[in-house]
Amino acid sequence: MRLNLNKIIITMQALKATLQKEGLRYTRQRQEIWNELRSSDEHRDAEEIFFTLRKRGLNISRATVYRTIDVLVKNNLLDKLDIGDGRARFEYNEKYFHHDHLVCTRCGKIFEFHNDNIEELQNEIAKQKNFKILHHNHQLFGICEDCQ
Amino acid sequence: MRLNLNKIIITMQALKATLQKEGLRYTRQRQEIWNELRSSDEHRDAEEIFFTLRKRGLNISRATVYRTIDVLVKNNLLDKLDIGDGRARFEYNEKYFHHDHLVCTRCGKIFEFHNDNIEELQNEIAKQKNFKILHHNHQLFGICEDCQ
DNA sequence: TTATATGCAAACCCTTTGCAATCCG
DNA sequence: CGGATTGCAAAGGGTTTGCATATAA
Repeated sequence: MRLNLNKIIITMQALKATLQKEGLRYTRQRQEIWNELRSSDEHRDAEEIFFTLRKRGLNISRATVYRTIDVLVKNNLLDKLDIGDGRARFEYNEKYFHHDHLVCTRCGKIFEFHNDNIEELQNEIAKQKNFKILHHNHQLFGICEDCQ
Repeated sequence: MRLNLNKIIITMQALKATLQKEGLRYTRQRQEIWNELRSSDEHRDAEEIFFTLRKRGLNISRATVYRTIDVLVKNNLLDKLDIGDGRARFEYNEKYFHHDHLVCTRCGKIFEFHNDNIEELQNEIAKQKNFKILHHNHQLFGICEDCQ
């Protein structure tokens, strides 16, 4: 209980701190979007966040959702995920648990994976080409266990 | 010289064979789109193919370019590449030279890489989760040597 | 001949933008 | 108060679709 509460307080301050750093105001909408994005481990898209908050009675627009998410991604509070269906997904960036994704092309489910060896090999590749990696995309597409 | 000619003939037959398999007709437009896509190693987008063929005097539409590319991708004559800027790139699939990409976020240049260890690790990850890989995306984003 | 393929324009989907009204500090 | 933020609706950009016409087989 206490731990969860702490976590919430900490992440709320992460938002406040980020907004301050960017010279932006702490508004009801930004707060609610950030809370909503952190409320589940799912890979959410903008439309879904918009509708969820709307249904909950909050006065909010798609524009604000997109604008806020943009700030959050740029400041690494959020990871942006592109699975190639033309709709971006977002997930809370836990920072110390980077992961990549397996995407089932039949049911659309998204699974996570992490492999230190791959991360290391990526760094080597970049070093060889004198390329400075900022971030990466790594998705394996296929059929999940349930769908086979 | 003879080798290039052979290569052209072989790949033209690959197109014919694929169309036949799919019960589709061998048309001037499909032939030209396929030729154009194979004419360079660049990572081309649909609009560019459309304009190139138009400028060359061919009567062609965007719709046909998209419809044809679709068939080619589905039949693995072409690889589709999503670098997250909302515009799909396509490249001739040489089949025996699979590779992934480094994308410079400053100048937009795309570099290729291939690493057997990573490929192998991917297979292991999939096997562990009992996931059947069909294809994958792997892009490293960052700043290239020239842009640093 | 006749069903498939095409070009065109309109529709689509997700995302971004301009602007007047609203709100935070 | 005064500029930043918002909601709305319209615009954008890439891609897809409906339909009448053109064309391969």
